[in-house]
Amino acid sequence: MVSDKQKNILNFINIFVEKNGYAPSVREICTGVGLKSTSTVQYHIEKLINSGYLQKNYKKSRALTVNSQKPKNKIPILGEIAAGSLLMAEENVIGSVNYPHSEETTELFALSVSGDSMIDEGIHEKDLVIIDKSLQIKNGDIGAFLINNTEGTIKFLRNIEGKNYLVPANKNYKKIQVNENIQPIGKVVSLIRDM
Amino acid sequence: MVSDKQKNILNFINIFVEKNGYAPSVREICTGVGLKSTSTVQYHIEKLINSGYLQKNYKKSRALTVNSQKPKNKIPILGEIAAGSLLMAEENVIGSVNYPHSEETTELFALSVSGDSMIDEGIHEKDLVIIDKSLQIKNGDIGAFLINNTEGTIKFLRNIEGKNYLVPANKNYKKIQVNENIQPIGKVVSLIRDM
DNA sequence: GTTTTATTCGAACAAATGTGCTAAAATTGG
DNA sequence: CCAATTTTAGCACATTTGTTCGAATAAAAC
Repeated sequence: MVSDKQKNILNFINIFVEKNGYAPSVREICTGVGLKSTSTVQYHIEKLINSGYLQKNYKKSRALTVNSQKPKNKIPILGEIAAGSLLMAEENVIGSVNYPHSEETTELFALSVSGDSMIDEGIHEKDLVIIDKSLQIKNGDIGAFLINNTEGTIKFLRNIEGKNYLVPANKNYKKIQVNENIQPIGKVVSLIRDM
Repeated sequence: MVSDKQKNILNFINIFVEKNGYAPSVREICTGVGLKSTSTVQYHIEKLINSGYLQKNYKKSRALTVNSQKPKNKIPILGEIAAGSLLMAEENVIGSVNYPHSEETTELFALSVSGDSMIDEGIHEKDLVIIDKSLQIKNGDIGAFLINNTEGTIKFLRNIEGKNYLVPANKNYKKIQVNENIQPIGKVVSLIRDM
């Protein structure tokens, strides 16, 4: 869809913006990528815009903006146990945390840990766990689960003799067999603790 | 140093950039802040530059850049136990991690945890701890210490009967009395674990 | 080989934009 | 009130910059 020259130009713009804080002019792109005509650059820019890589503002100088593939780091923090369900509804979002991730995985959110059922795994109350809703929880993983559509919890998922259990990391708690009242939310991929 | 109008202009530029992805022209600032002369804006811009709030590129359009007060999130990760000392020398930096912090505290760095001496506190091997060198380690805090100028370690600092000890969170290890071979690096302020 | 498409160039134009200058108005300090 | 300083305005000018048009060249398709 986009030729090498166009990728070249896009790359040049990206580097230029990174370095200077503002976009290059058409003529700066010219010399930057080794073209002699402004209209040639114009031609490629239009292609890049049609392909969705760039945006432009008619007749305004240096008004190019790159549709960033950059990771957006802000992900929402949901209430520790959102009533009803852990939907990412506005009213359940209690904050946001910076966490690096690529754009493909927009299925991340953070959950504040309540209780000490995972204490032996070093997951404490008030810790923030990052959950990827797009990742399936496999045997041995730590995952976030929703019980009875009301209670959110973090547990190991373990397959014992063909049956799935939510297994806490705390001897004072018992494992729970997975049933229809337990639905997986996503895999816990990271943990953040502020002290 | 800067007048209200100048703050007004700076603010307008910030919002404009945030919204459009590129800086406003002098005339756009004019109408944006309610001034009728470009030279007036020019006048204020120069003030802002002299005060260090802005940067400009001579004769280039929309080439204003705001000297961002925004937090920079990248902080260096040092090797788990950097030989010699935990100086933030280039050669010791093995990566970087995104971590939100304000610009005042540039004394942050991350350290990969080795060993299990803090396992009972839920600090595991391979965890990343964020250390603030500007924060003094007080009694009861978890801090990073440098032993014999060679070994870095994470421990509780506890004052017992008037003497300071590095106290591990693991029964298999003994506490160490603080002596001249132990120097504090900084307070552990956060923990990040990727799974 | 011929046609089609993609790419490049050159030049000229109009608009956008930064700049410089002078002077008036507003504000401040005494 | 007067002087000094700050702020604002208006206008003209030179450059920068985006845009347009036509044509030449290169590459790809047939």
